[in-house]
Amino acid sequence: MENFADRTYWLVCQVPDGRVATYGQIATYAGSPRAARAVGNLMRRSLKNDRDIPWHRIINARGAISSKGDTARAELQRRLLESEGLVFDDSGRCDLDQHRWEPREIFWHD
DNA sequence: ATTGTGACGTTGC
DNA sequence: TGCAACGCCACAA
Repeated sequence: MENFADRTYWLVCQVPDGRVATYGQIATYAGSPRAARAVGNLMRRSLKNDRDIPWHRIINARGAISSKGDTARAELQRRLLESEGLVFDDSGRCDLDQHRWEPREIFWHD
């Protein structure tokens, strides 16, 4: 838990089935409100690093899936989310107000 | 150790 | 709705 990356991975693992969180949310809770893009990078790398984290539950602030250039993964992400019960509208967005995950009791206690 | 660059975003105009 | 600027992290050189 000493660096941003570890906190990010830990937070992502706290997101349960059927819920989603935004890059900005994770960045904020990890201690860097402006590091949303860095979270995106970590998610990408998490696949390559064989991390056991629900990377697919992290989407952008609009409730849509961001997969710059990687359509295959975008479709996989959407399938995974739909298999967990999420519904995407015609514009490829889901209802964040209804599915957004909110941490309840998170204490860092160093 | 220092610097430069890119990235699955977010915000404001 | 669309676009540009911004800022932060990780990695490569």
